[in-house]
Amino acid sequence: MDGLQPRRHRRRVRPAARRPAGRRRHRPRHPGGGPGMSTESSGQRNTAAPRSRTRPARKSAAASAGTGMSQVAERAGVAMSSVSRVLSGHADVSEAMRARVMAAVEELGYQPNMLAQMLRRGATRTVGFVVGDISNPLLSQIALGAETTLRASDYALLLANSVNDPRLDAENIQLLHQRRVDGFLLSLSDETSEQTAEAVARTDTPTILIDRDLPTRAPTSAVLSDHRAGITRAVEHLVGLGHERITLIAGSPHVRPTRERIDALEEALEDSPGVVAQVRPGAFTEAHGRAATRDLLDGRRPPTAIIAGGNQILVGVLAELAAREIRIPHDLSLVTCDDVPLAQFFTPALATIRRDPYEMGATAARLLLARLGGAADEVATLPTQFSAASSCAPPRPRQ
Amino acid sequence: MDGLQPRRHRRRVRPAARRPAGRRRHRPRHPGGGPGMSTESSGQRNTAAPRSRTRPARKSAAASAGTGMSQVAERAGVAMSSVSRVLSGHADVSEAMRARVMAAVEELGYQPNMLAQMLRRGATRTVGFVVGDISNPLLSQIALGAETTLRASDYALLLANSVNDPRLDAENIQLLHQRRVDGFLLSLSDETSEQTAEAVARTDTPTILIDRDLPTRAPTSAVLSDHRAGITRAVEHLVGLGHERITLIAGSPHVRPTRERIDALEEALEDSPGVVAQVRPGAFTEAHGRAATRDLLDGRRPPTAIIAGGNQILVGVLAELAAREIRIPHDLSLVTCDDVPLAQFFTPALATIRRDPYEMGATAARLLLARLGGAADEVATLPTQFSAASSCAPPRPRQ
DNA sequence: ATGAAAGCGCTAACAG
DNA sequence: CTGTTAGCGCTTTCAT
Repeated sequence: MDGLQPRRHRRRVRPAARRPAGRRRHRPRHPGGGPGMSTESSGQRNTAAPRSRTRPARKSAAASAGTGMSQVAERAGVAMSSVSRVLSGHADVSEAMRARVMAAVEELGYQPNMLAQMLRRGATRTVGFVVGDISNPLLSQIALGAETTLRASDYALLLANSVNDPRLDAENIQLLHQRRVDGFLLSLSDETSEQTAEAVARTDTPTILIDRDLPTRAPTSAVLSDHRAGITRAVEHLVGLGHERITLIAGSPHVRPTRERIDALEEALEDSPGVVAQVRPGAFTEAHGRAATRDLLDGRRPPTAIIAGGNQILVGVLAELAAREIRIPHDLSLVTCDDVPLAQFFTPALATIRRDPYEMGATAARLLLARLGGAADEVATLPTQFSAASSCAPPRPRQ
Repeated sequence: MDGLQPRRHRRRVRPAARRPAGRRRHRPRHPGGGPGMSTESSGQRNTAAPRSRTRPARKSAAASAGTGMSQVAERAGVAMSSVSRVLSGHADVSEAMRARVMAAVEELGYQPNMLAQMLRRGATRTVGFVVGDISNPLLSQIALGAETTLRASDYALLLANSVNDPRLDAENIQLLHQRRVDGFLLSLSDETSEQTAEAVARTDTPTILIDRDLPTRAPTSAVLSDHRAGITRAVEHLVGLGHERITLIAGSPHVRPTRERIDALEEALEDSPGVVAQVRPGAFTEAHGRAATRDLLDGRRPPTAIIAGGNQILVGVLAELAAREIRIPHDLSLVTCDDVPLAQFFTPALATIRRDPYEMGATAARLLLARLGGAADEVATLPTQFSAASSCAPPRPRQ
C-alpha cells in the first residue's frame, strides 16, 4: 500500500456480546418463552416489604424509574405538592424550598412521569401527524419543519402513515384522538372521504390541514400552497414559447393541489384561444405518470408540453419518454411540480414549480401552536415559484 | 375553447368560513387573549351540580370526550371492572355481560382514554424514533417501514429529529424516556457521544440501533447493513476496469456506515498492490461532498474513481463535477451509495450500492416487537447490492 | 408560602 | 363470573 492513506484508521471492533449476525429476519420464537418471560433484572432493594397490595406490572428498578415524586418529597422533608410547585415553576415558592427540593431531585435523579402529568393536566403536549406517505420527500420535509417547530414549544410528534388509504386516514385520526393528542396536522390522502370528515368533526381537537380543503362542517386551520400562481406562471411561459397543447398529468383529484392545478391551468388558458388544455388526473404514482404519458403520446393529438403534477408522476413520465427516446425539449417540453433532490443535475435542466415544504410544515406547526394558545382558526397561503429552464422550448412546427 | 377538454371540471369552492388567506405567517398575537382564553363551547348539561371539587381544565364536551368508563358501567348497570374486562377482551365474561356492556358503549359512543390505560398498565404502546434527519429519503423510508410494522401491532411512533446534533440525540432519548415510550428505534447522529451512550444506558427500555454500533455497555438489538459487501463489489468492479486511485468521499466518521465503508475499501485493496485508496470522511452533506471533490481534483494526484458515501454527498460531488465540466465516465468514474428517487434517469446511469431502507425499518420494528415480547437482543444484518452502470468505465491512460 | 386531600380514568388483585 | 377496592404518579384546590 502506497500513497495517501486515510487519516483515520479504525480497528474493526465486533461488539462483544453479539451473535455473529447472519441475516435472520424471522427469528424463530423461543419455545418456552412467551410474553412475561422478560429478563426482569431485579433491582437492589427488592427485599423490603411490598408497598401495597396492588402492584401492577412492576417495572424493573432502573436508574430513574421507580423514583416518584413522593420519594423526592420525603427526601426533602416537604409535601408532594411543594415538590410539584417547584418543579412546575410556580410563583409562590420560597428560595429555601426550591433549594431543598432541587437538591433532593438531584440526589435521586428524579424525572417526572409525563404520563401522570398528562392524565392529570388533561393535556399531552403531543401532536398527531397523519400523512399519506412519509417516505415522499415533500412530506418528510414538511414533517421536519413541523417537528422542529413543535419541539421548540415542547410538543412531540406522533406520526401516523395512511399509505394513501382514506380509510386509514380516518382510522389514524381516531387512534390518535384516543391517545389524546392536543392537536392534529393532517395531510390527508383523500379529502372527500365521508369517514375522514366525520372523524375530524367528532374530534374537537384543534386541527391544521396541510394543503387540503375539507367541508366547512369541521372548522380547521390550514396551510395552503398557491398552486394557481405556479401553474399560471408555467402556462404563461409555455404559451409564450408557442405551445398550443398543454397537458397536466395530475395526481389524485381528491386533494386540493390537484384541483387547484387543474383549475389554474384551465383558467390560464381562457385568455388564449387556440391553446388547448388537457388534464389527466389519477394518482400520485409512477404508474399513473407512465400510463398517462403513454396514452397521450399514442393519442391522435399528443401534447407539445407536459406538466408533471408531482415527483412520483415525474418518474413515470420520464420513464415513458426515455423508453420512446423522446428528447426534451426538442420533441416535448416538460415542467414538473415539487422539487426532488437530484433534479438540478438533469440535462436538460427541469423547469419546476417549487414551494418550500419545510416552511409549510413549520407554518402548520405555528398555526397549531397559535390555536392551542387560544387563537382562532386561520388559513395561511404560501407562495409557489416557477423557474423556467431548458426543458421548455418552442414546440416543433406542426407536422 | 376547442378540442379535448378535461373530463372533470370543478367549481372553485372557496370554503365559506375562511378568511381570504393572504399569506400571513406571523400572525400578531391577540392582545387580550393569552392561554386559557379558549373558546370553551359549553356542553349541554352544564347546569347540573359539579361532579367534584377538583375539576382541572375541563375539556369541552365533545361527542366522545367526557364519557368515561363509569358512565358506561352505570348505563349498563354493572361494575366498572366488568366494563374494563369486556373491553380488554378478558376471558371470564358472560355473553350477557358482554352484550350489555357493548350496547352501552355503543349508545354512549364511548372511547377509552388511552392515557389512563397507559398510566395504569405501565405501558404506552409507543415507540420513540430518534433520527438525525427525517427529511433524508433513506431515513424517511426506514420510518415508513418501521411505522407500518409497528402499527400492525398497535404501537404508535413518536418521532424526534436530532438535526444531526449529538446533543439532541441524547436529549431526545431522555425526553422520549420521560414520555415513557416502551422502546426505542435509534438512528443516531453520532454513536461516539458520551452523553448519548449514557442516555441509552440510563434507560432500561428496549432499544434497537439502526445501522449503528454502541459501546456494549448498553445492550441493544440492531439492524445493520452489510456495507462491506457493497463496497467490496464496487471496488472489485473498479479495479477490474483498471482503476488505480479510488477515493471514498464519506460522511461522518462517527457512524457505522462510514466506518464500515472505509474499512471495506482498505481491505478490498489489500490484495491489489498498486491500487491506492483515498478516504475523505467528513459529514453527510452536500457541502462536504463538494469541498472534498474540489480538493481531490485540485490535488497532485486526483482519483480516477470516486465513491460518494451518501445521497447528499453525491449532490455535492455532482455539483463540483458539473462546475468543472468533468465528464462521467470519460474523465472520472462514479459510484454512489444509497439510491435516490431520480437517479435512474441519470445519463450516464449511476453505479449504485443499494439497500432496502423500508425493510431496514420493518426489521428494526420486528426486532423491537420481539424484545418487547420477551425475546433477547439480537442483531440482524441486511444485504447490500452493487449495480454496475455506465458511470464506471476504464480510466483514461495516465497522463 | 406550605400541606392535606381529592381525584384524572382506568386496571387488577382479591373476595365473593 | 362479577363487584369492591386500592392505587398508577401527578396537580390543584382549599385551608391554613
